[in-house]
Amino acid sequence: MEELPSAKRARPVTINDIAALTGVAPSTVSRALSKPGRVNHATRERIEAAARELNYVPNTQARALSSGRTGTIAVLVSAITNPFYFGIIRGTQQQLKAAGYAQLLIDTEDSGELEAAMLHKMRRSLDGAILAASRLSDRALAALATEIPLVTINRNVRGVQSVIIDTPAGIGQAVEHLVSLGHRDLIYVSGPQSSWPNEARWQALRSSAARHGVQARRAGPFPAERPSGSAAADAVVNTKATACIVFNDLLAIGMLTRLRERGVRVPGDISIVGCDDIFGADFCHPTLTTLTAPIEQAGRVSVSMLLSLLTDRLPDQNQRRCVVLPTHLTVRESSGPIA
Amino acid sequence: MEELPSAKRARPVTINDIAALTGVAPSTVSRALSKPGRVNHATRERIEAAARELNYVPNTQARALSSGRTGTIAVLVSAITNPFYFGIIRGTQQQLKAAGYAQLLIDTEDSGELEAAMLHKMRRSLDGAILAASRLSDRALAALATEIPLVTINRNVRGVQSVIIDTPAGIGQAVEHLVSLGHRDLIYVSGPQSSWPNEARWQALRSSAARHGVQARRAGPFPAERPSGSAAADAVVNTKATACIVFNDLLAIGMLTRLRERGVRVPGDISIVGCDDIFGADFCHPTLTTLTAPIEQAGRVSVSMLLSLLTDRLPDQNQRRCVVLPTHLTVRESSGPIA
DNA sequence: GTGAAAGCGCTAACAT
DNA sequence: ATGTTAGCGCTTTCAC
Repeated sequence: MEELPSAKRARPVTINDIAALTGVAPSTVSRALSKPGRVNHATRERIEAAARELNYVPNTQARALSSGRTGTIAVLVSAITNPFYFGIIRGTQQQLKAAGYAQLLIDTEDSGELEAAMLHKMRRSLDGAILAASRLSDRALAALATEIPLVTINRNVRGVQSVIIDTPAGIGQAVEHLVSLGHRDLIYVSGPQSSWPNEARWQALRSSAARHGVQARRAGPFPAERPSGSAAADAVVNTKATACIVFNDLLAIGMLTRLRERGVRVPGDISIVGCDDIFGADFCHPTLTTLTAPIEQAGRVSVSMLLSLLTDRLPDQNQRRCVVLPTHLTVRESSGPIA
Repeated sequence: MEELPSAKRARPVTINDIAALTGVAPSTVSRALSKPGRVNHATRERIEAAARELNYVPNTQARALSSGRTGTIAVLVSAITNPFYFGIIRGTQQQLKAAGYAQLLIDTEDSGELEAAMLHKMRRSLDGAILAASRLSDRALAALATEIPLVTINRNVRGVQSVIIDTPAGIGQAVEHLVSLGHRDLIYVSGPQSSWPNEARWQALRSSAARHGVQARRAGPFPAERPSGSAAADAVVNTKATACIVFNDLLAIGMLTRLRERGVRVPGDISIVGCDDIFGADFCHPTLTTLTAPIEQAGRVSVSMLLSLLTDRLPDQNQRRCVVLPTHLTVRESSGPIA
């Protein structure tokens, strides 16, 4: 057909070519290349030499078809533009590459249906998946986990391995910080209701406030996006409260912008504390006091868990692991003493 | 509908199951599902109904093995943590999903070798690739383009389709802006030398400055990362210049932080103009005057080009397309009149 | 329009 | 330790 004179685009090299060249059976080549040790050292050397000489590149599709293992892991995030996921993506990418896996990035657009559909559709071409912000119900998640190896981040469901960033514990630190600055009325600026951490953070704030004998109220819910910060800011101003803890930094940064527009001073009039410590929290204006989360580490750990799940093939479903990662308060300019 | 408890992890449904159920040959099922129109309307309906009933999910590996098409496209970025790529990733993701492709995200860690190695290794499991920041030589790129369909972003090489964000043209606007504010000595804060746009931006600045009869000098090169902003800021201060244009916003934001630490006023003492208008440019302090680039659009366009390349199978290598996307200056707080 | 048959490249039992 | 033999699930000639 397209036999170019230079013989470009030639038929790709296969293990059969290597077998022919070295005089062994294709299966031996396969073994030598994929499970060294189960083959004579000398022949293995020859095979590897031949492979190098022919510039052999294994066909992952064929390998996947017969072995069932695809060598790719999906990472699902709810909105790729949320800088929170940078850290996750970076962490998973690192570990996956080190382990020889490819990373398939999927944006679920904050939709549980899309999430489930994608996972179901791709389940045969994945070795596993990491759900960085699942919007699925507990039931749906547990069901999916039987179809495909799963690790969730910030989502605690029976029967599903998970990495939890313990922001709720950090909330305690934040409350203490604010109370010691004289604040007696704390607002929680709520994120999406479908978000599991959102609820956990609010509960943590409430019980922590109760312990300190201060008032805790709630505003929202708001989408966890910067533009929603305007509405959130206005809502908080209406409450007359002097301090708030915001679902995440993205929303908090949006609030900062709006408050500045309105001439509300931060922290003079209102103190603001965010969650996560994302890219931007340290250079926005004023810089943001926030709960620093080990995001990248969460990504790395989630991959480790998933990989060990793949190799160990633990038959016991109940042998579920849940790793909890601590957070800590990073005080910057957006929080201060009550006026 | 849902699988029975006993029938967990059952053998996945294949076209053979559908064939058996509908009483046609597997090949007919294959045709009906992948190229409708080449099959009788009635039988096709039956097949589709059966597929739905059995909850059939095609095996992409097997499909890829026999057809050669994998349905996945790689997007290579030089550093996943650079917010510039958010837009790219988002843009490509959108279009790819719409076209039914999966997106494989690869971080090349700013290394040309890694980039080439990855592409070579995965070339059989990809239908094509988008290089958002290639560090490869022109020769290497042209060579790779014969192995696998390629579209580059911000990289102009013969024989390779590309999307160019015309920041150099925008540089002209930035220079006019600065000159009209009274600046007569402009510094270009250089990014990585291996970056193609870096050179293009410097040349644009130089010729534009010449046209206006003002001085143009160069500082750096610096890695395009926020921490490098400190060194860059110090270097610029040393030049005694009153204004600079910075390779990208990430570096510019880093400079802002350092200048603030040092008590250098922006724009009072130095005006700063960035490039790209990334996440953060509008809420850093002071907010950053920058060349706004249609990043997400670049991602979308690159996918369109790649897909048409795949379908059209243009036999003429010379029929290369290069789409140029305009940029514009967005004036914010970091640039002002000379003191 | 549909069926039969031959692989795609590799791995995984079984033999030896 | 190595060779033999079947497939994995699908697409794709080539007949009919």
